[in-house]
Amino acid sequence: MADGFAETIAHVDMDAFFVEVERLRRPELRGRAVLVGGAGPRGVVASASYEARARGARSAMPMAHARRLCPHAVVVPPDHEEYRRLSASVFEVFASFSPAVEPLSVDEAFLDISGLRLHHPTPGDVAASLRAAVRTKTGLPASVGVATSKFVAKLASDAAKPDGTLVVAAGGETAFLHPMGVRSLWGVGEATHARLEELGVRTIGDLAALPEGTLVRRLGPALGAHLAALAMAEDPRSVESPEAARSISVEVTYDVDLEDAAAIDRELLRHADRLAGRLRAAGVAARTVTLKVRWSDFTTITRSETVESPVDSAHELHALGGRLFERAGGATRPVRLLGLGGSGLVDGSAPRQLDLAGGGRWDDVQSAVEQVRDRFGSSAVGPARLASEPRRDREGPAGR
DNA sequence: TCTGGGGTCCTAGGACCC
DNA sequence: TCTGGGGTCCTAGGACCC
Repeated sequence: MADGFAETIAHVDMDAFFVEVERLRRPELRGRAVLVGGAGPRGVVASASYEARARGARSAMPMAHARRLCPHAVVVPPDHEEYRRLSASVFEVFASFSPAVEPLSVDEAFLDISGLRLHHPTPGDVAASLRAAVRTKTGLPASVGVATSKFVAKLASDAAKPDGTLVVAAGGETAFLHPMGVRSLWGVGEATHARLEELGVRTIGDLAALPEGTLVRRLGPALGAHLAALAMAEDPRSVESPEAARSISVEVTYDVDLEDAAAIDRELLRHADRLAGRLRAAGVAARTVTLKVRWSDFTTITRSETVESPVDSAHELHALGGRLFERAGGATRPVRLLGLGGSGLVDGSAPRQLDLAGGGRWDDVQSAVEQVRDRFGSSAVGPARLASEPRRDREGPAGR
């Protein structure tokens, strides 16, 4: 092709992002095994350095297990605010390369690089420039995969890690995919992997050889058809700009299970207060409120309620949360986790019905609270009942 | 080894309406 | 009369991703 290249989708993935951000401000962590994650008794690994991965540590692994594998690792509590700050810099670099950037998380994105055909001789050249620009601006390493479709580009960046580039040439997709294990496909987790194994499917090539009907019967219409297409390297999805969030939620796992009703209610109030703040910050209100409870035996349930008039105040969210908790059985068993979320999000500035039971002016109270927080910080004002009570979740200087 | 927190999407059943 | 089909909304649970 005289005027450029056919591989027009890049997937950029930061290498061990949280760990590398910590190394920017703590250079002594370079070359060492580092585990970023919760340091409490129920913490898990959010990001492991490659030195730690070499000893078997992985993200999502219980921290206690990872520490046993790497006794000399430095454990660092996560600082999400700092990660968001660096993420913004990284995305500024992406935006300087392409107008079409689709974020997947704080540390990865798809870029449509078709417009760069005229300025770069090869997709590999684009990828190299991208990685160099990210490194120059932020000091952070990234890996880049380039291909004709999104999911091949994503698998390519994975294969390129760490700090590398991989271009899968047009026409070479199935040769690249078919030897790989099915588990590397997007949408194949533990449960689907087990089902596929029962069908004798181990590699993506095995999957491609299976009739689509078999997959649909076994995995359902959506997943079955999706995986059948991916196995043949068919993925027509284009790079899209991000849509508005569909749900917003907060949840906390307690170091020690909550047992008494008063403590649980206080935590529900804290959740309601945080959730209200985030809904307001996003300029939305929720039609559906969902309570999540994980009991001490790890069984997890949800109870939800859809209301006529969308809610975004701590007062209303707390009242709903309390009702839902009663519906879940109340304080009869120790509680390991409490979560509260809003979905069915609508424009928060849209006119809403007043709560005639007397809560109608809570909107005004909430607005005043937020103004104070804007000026004096988030801990400046809050529900009185939270002021003097001890916090039940983890404390620490580097907490979120 | 005893399992975080923030999300997305899918499935399935029941209510309700035409 | 004991029997419909489809669409939409709600609820609950689960798989999956980073």
